[in-house]
Amino acid sequence: MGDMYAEKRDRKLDLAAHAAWLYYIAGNTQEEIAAKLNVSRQAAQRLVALAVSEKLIKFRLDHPLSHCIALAEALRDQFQLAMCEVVPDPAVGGDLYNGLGVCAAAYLETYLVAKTPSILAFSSGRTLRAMVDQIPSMDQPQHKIVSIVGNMSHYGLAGRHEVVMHLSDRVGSQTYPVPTPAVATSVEERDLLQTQRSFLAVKALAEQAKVTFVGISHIAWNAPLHEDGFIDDGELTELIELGAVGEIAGWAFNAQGKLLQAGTNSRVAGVPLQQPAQRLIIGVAGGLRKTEAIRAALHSQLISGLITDEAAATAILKRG
Amino acid sequence: MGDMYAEKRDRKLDLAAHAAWLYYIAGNTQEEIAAKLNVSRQAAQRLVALAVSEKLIKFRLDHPLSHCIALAEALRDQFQLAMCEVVPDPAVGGDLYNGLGVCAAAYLETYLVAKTPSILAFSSGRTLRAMVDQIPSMDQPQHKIVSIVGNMSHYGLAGRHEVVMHLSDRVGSQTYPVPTPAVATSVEERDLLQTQRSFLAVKALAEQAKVTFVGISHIAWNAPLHEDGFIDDGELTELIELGAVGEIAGWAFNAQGKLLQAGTNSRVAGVPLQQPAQRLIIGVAGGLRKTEAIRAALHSQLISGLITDEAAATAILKRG
DNA sequence: GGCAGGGTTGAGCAAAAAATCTAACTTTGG
DNA sequence: CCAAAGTTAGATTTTTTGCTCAACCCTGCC
Repeated sequence: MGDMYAEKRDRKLDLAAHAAWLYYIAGNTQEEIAAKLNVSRQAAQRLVALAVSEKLIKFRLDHPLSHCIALAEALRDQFQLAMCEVVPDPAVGGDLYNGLGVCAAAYLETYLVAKTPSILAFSSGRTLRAMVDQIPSMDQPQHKIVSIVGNMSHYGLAGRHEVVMHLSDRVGSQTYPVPTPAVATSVEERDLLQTQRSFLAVKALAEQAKVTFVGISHIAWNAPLHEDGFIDDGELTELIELGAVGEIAGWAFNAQGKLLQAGTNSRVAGVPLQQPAQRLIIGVAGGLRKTEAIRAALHSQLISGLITDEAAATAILKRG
Repeated sequence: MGDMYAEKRDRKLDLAAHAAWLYYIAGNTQEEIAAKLNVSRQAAQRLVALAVSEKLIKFRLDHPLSHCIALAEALRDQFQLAMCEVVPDPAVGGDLYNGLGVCAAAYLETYLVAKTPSILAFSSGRTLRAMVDQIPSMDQPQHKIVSIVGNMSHYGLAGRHEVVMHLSDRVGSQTYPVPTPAVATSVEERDLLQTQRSFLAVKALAEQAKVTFVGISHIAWNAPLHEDGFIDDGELTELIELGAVGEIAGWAFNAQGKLLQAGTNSRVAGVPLQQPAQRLIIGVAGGLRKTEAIRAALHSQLISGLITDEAAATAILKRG
């Protein structure tokens, strides 16, 4: 008689399957199901719930982005992000920056099109530049666009991947650039720059920004910070020796995501980063090379949002 | 610029896919989805609905009975049945009557276990007998069990597949058999039998029955009606010539399901069938041989419920 | 046979989702 | 360039769903 129970349970599962069929496939309401299977309404409810919990009914998302969505949600959960988007890997030979740029631009646009004035802050870099390049012309003078990072190299050149001026060209908002080197030559110079009235104004604005978009770079001999001349060979060597794996807006951090207290960090001329991030700071970065840097930034909550690509997302999740 | 629209639509579908993922796979509420995708709550609702209507999200029922459930619902829709159940094909060498019997018994039991007195009516036959054999003993004297068909052959023998007495043995209800031949030898005899007080009582009860279970047989040289001696060779020949394809409770009908006005039908000694059925009349029958008969009965609404097997259900639906 | 405990059931209620209605916007034809 | 029609987004109402709680029933145990 032991299988009396098993049989009863099977009967119930059959009924649950039927209820789930009617609910999800035939689109009946629970009341209709109750009538058809003649049980009470809440019995029908329980049957549907049972079918779901017993995995009798399976949901399958049939969409090219389904994998990316799953990755994004996994990242969001794991690192308690306010937002996360994962773009698909580019077609072979395709441009990664393009995909990230389109996605980040779509997100940025939701802020730009709003009629209520917002303060939007940005660091610089190739990825953010790709984002700005995707923004169509529009007339939104009500916003304030703020840079959180100096954009001149040691040699006084404007950085190649300037962001805020290009963005303001397109949207016509007021712009607050930081006309200083990213990294000052000395602590004294940095202190001097940071007492300038214009810098203080920018800093105050940046600290009220509704959203801040930042690039995330890795630190190595092919690091953008070095390639673009913001730091020299010696400074880079020092950062590497201090254990830096990544950098956001010029601020270097180690594998744990902890901001270094030495090296160029004592001379960065931009708006300081808060750790953990107190407001919406969206990191935009992708590519396997940056995996370590992104992971570190996520772990230590330097960023509270992330737009990345499938490859990096997969790699980040693989080792948590 | 023609693909502006396509692109916009794609963006929306991506978002819909994301919303559907969050809703069905991650189990978020629409409000949570709205927050995560930052759209309004009802926009999230629309996105989920869009994903469903665009078939981005697929539901798959992973259960042995899923095919049967789909068949049952298709039959129910097509013939406006009050209920329909389809049992799986038996394993090779398995017994069809057993599967049908178990399923029909489970359904009948829901009536038997009720505490409020019901009138339940039955025809006879091998399939219904298999059903009754599955009913466990119980004590439910409040019900009335009524036969709608005479159960003696021409020769005075009790039919082999007697139903109501066996059922009443098990459930202890009051029983109202029809102690006459299924088919009288003449119209006069039929008329005489039908004026008996006992028959009139049975008829009155049967017409109030909460549910009536009937078998459905085919008409051919291996027809049960003939094999069991209820009609003789000549009568069978006549029925076949009149176009009979099936029979319910002794009443023969043609391929359109129309009850014949001639042949043995003028001498059937049971309770008349109403066409279309005015109350819940559940046909219990399966097997490919009976396909034609079941289809006819469904078409002309001789029955308002059906319990059948996968093979017959598939065959019936194939030609509507 | 009675009683304790686990598990089910159904009613009512709160939350969620769908439908309906309204306003704004976009596109198209004049 | 304007106006009208159609479309879309948001507010409100209605329906549906999920959940809690008390009652119940069945089972197993004494």
